[in-house]
Amino acid sequence: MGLEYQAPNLMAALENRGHRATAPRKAIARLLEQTNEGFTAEAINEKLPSVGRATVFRTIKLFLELGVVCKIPMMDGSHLYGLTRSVCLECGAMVEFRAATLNRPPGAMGANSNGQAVNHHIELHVTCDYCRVDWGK
Amino acid sequence: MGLEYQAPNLMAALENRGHRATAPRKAIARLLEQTNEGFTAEAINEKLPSVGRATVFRTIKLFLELGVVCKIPMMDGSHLYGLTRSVCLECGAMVEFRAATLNRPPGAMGANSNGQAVNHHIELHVTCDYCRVDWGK
DNA sequence: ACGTTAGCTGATACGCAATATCATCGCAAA
DNA sequence: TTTGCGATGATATTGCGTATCAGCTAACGT
Repeated sequence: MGLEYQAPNLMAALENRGHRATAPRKAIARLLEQTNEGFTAEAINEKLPSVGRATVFRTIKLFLELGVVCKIPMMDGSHLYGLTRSVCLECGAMVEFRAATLNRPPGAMGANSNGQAVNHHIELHVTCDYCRVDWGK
Repeated sequence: MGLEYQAPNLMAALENRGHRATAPRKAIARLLEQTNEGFTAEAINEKLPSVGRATVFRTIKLFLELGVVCKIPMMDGSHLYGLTRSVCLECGAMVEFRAATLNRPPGAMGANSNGQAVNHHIELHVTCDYCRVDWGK
């Protein structure tokens, strides 16, 4: 039994709230939806040269407010943006987590992955009750 | 059954590795150990005016390398430093998490806390196998 | 105790991510 | 077509963290 996420339609969410469907927004939405990956704002900017830097941040912020995109703070101070998933804060890799895995002692994590069993450490960072974030659903 | 953490002795770890026990380092170590809280570098700098800005960052980095302090990336791009614990990425509050809690559906989280039962969302961010971080223990 | 030296410190400058500002552009309604 | 407001892109600015460097000091040998 894992944690299920429903991938949202970015442009639909945008238009449903009365926002305009412009070319830059479509390009960013397509990029985020087509790839099973999180992007930094700079990566989006590089992949979409026709879209201005400020517009990248504005569009991302809009998607965040609409709750269809999530923002992941990374170790180097930058952020990763993408459809809601579990993300490694260190390397940005998307990792699927199942509740059963979290019930085991930390050492059991390595056995599930294709990496070696190393002496590693797991940290859980969550958005707590007080913040009342309603990003995803 | 919860996740247990052993709070490390910062200065001891430092000296055991041949680093010097200077006044600025002692002050920062005392601050981190005495308070059940994470600090931003700026907060440490404000609470310890006698310690220079660069030294705050250098000392934190040293503690990180020694594995006695952990670094939490926050939503605004800054970082929180403290002894290893579970931290809300949004407000920085220290939250104790138990494995049993993670096994329940997301909605069950609110019932355990002293906040109201709100429609909230939980994200799990972890350092994954590939990174092989050996911060804590 | 004292001098030597490698490690440490603080002041400053710098790089980079993200935001703010503002004139211009363009979609949508009348 | 005209009008109005949302959206865009260029630029300037903020703020966290790092790099540099001359001066200081804790730790060690004599």
